[in-house]
Amino acid sequence: MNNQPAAGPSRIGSLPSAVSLFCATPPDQAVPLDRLPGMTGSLISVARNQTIFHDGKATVLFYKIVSGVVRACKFLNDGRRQIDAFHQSGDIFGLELGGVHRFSAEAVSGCKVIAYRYRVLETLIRNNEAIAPQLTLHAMQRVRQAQHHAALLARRGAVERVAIFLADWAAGAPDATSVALPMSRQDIGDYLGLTMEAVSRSLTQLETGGVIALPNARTLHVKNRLALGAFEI
Amino acid sequence: MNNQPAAGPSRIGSLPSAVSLFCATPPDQAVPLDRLPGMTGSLISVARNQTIFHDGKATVLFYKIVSGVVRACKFLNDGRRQIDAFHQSGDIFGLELGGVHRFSAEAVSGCKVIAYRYRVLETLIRNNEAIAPQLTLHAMQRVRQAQHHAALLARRGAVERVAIFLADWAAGAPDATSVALPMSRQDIGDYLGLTMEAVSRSLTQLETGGVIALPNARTLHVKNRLALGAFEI
DNA sequence: CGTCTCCTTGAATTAGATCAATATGTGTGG
DNA sequence: CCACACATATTGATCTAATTCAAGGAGACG
Repeated sequence: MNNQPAAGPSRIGSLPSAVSLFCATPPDQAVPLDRLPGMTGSLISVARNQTIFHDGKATVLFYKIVSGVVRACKFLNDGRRQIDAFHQSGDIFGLELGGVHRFSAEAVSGCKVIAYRYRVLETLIRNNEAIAPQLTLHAMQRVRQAQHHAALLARRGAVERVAIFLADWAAGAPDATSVALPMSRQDIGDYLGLTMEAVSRSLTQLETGGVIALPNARTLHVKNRLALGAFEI
Repeated sequence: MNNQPAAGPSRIGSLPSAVSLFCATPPDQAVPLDRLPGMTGSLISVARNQTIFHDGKATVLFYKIVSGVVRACKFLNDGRRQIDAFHQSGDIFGLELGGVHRFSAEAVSGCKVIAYRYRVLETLIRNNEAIAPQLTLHAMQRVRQAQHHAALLARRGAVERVAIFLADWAAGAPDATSVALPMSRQDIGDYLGLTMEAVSRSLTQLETGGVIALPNARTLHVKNRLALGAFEI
């Protein structure tokens, strides 16, 4: 989905410019960061629950997911864990401002990721490649996602939160009716600001209501897309 | 604070590039968007509670605050209001992806804002001015703010939320000990995902605990900065 | 088959919401 | 300047939803 070839010459100057960022139709035809000349990275396999980088560490590498799911999380001083986002195939993560990571990145499932050096990106920018518009696009998309997350957490009931999470997750899956849930109930809870018990109860409630089915704990069937989406923001 | 002159020639090509975005020290020396040649806007006065633009409307103008406070908010179908951010002097707001505003902007207090046309920005980008790095910076800063907001809302008690909000707000004020609170308790509640009663009770609790003083409802004195900051993320 | 991890369900507790009353403050007109 | 009305804030009492604590169930894997 993220891999459509950039129609046209690989010459950067002729890319769709950042102008289109602010127009009605977002530029899906933007060349992904890793398709730019000079932008090469190394493929890395990451085992389930392995940490890719730690909160607070200097930003040397950023990543693009080839397969698997990664959680961006933060540990509060009292031990609570806060999950900021689940990243999927095609997503870039670890690209942050100010030289220091503000989240830990951990593999939810076994993952393959490509690691890129910040220095290469900096060189590209310095050489005036038209990469900045794509960085802006990337950042603005993350703004939207973070705002969505904040809106999800404010003044919504447990069932509502879980329903919105499931709808969002299903929307990002290839087969929207049968969806894998690679993350644990605890993960979902830490993302939604709920205990895993509350997540479990909400799932049961949605299942009882005929909105979803859970053939097993990690597989979701969306039975009533409309009812699920009704919770949406 | 946002108005230090760009040391050096006004020629754009010699600006600190986006490279520095990803370095340890964020580029405070970046030229503000409105200092770029060709980037002129019109000064507008906005009365208290007046709407500057509505959620869902096409993006024609974006704004920079000269004075006053603006809230970015959203109304849910059930009437609940969600405040995404309070913007202050120097902040840019209304610059969004995809041609449509995703929040309403309303004046919390009487405001003066400068309105800029999206079209001017697009022209600047098309003419290859080095504006893209600044857009990226702007967007990445908003990412951080939105992530902070989400973290604030997840699994934190009412007092904790209010304390973090106050600490954040005081940090952005010129005199950090005596701070004006231009927004209502309801505004704070809609930002923190709490009822205004819960906000009021939390404030009382913080005052009783000697952490803050409230000489009147809209004035905050930070008595114990450390205790207030202890709630911080 | 047993063990381990993850998930679900139950019962008790608590924090915040809701409903309701009172208080503070601000501006207006007498 | 005072009295009144209106908006905003605080406080109180009850109720509800989610947490916490605790037990039992379902798979995965050696």
